Amino acid sequence: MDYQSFCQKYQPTNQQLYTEFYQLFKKKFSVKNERIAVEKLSRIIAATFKLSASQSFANMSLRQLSNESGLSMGGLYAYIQNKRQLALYIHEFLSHFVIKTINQVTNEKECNTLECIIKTHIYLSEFLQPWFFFAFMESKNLSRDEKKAAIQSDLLMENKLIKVIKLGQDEEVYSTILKAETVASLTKPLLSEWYLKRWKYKKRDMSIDMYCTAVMIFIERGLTSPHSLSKFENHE
Amino acid sequence: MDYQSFCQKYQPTNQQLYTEFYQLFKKKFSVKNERIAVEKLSRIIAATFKLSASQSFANMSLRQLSNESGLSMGGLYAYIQNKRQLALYIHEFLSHFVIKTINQVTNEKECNTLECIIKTHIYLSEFLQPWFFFAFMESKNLSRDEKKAAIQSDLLMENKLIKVIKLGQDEEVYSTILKAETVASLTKPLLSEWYLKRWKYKKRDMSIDMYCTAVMIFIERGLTSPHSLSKFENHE
DNA sequence: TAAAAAATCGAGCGTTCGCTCTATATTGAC
DNA sequence: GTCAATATAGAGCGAACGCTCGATTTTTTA
Repeated sequence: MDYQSFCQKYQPTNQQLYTEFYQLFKKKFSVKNERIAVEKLSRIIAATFKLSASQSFANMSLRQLSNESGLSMGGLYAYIQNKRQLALYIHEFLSHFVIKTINQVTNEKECNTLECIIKTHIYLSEFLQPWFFFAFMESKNLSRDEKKAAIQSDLLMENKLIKVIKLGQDEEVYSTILKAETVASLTKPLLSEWYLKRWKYKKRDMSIDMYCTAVMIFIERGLTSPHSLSKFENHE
Repeated sequence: MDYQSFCQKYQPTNQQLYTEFYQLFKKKFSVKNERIAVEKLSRIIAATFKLSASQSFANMSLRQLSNESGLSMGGLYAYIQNKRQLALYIHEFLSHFVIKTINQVTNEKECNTLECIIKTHIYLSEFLQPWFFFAFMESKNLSRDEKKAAIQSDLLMENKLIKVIKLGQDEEVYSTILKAETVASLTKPLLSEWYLKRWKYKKRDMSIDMYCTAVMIFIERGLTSPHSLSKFENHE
């Protein structure tokens, strides 16, 4: 699996993405025409990402959002009840979408390896980069319950990691020197790194598949040279 | 080196920390009495961390800050020219303090190993956790030039990592399958993880030195079991 | 193509913001 | 204890905020 083939299977068009978004929160919107709503939602969310990436969601005013999205203040409020709700929509949809995709991918039998789970996360965070970035940065402004809901996809990912690492440990392919939970916890920031510091790797001309390979090598065999591997043999 | 011995050498008291803070920005404060200033600055910064951790710096109002710190609005403005400046002080002082300490530590000869550099960062981020957390979360609100200044300590850390990894690679202790720059880039999020998700490890009763050990094992030898190490021998 | 329904507009509301400024309190030198 | 010098208080300023609502435009229906 590489990024291109993943996209063909799982990356929705903008149209598809915001149709799904619209369907999920249909009841809350006063706009009933799907075609119109999808178009406007797409512009609202895009503007939200642009503005809150350069400042932050809190610093973004609804007048800025109105300008950037091309909707009037009133138009905006046909889609959001209030500013806070807008952030909640983003958190909730991302969690929904990630869970859906992870389940789709891991239901395919050949895709229950560590590499596959990691790639799924990194690939998802590539074409949904602004979503992931936003969710990471703004999650601390959520209430207790909201955070719990938004973190669901994170927990699913962590559990999938733990499960597959434990499997490898049982089969003695993976070392048990670290608990599977610990390895999973240390793996996750390597996944976040890609969407948090993407400009850094763009500048270095490191492609997403090169990054995935690097992460896999790093996780699986670490820094130690084969020349000095013998010292580990004594550990058991 | 463990956390306790590190603290004895390098952790300042609150008094010392804010005296250094006061000295660094002396010119900017209208308050000339050091004793008074140190006491007030300590309260202002502590209140800033408390409020912007639960909301965000942007969402924190100066009236809240006034309440939390116990100073009046006027009192507050004897120490800060404006809200933005307060954030700049924090970024700038942290960078200053981290650079100073890293240089101190790595000037000791026995302390130029990968482990030592990593531990220095994690230990620093432990007793300065709110500072690191704040700097990470709020850095994107800085202007181009301000960001450049605030990121200096980060660059120093990264360069120290690269240098020591290259050394290990030259001595064939470390593998060259990944470029030193790549390994350093992947190491950094493991350091941030500690101050970004500290509650998580607190809850698991994972001490800071256990975390350091886990990171070192993870970086140096990865996940692969000694039982299956032979497959790497073919790589060269 | 006319009427009804749906969607959008943006000036304006009350509130809160960052910040100032004068009056008051506290401090230190003699 | 007195008097400058220093530090703090908090009401009040204009600006910007989130948000509303009646007027208007666009779309759908028949």
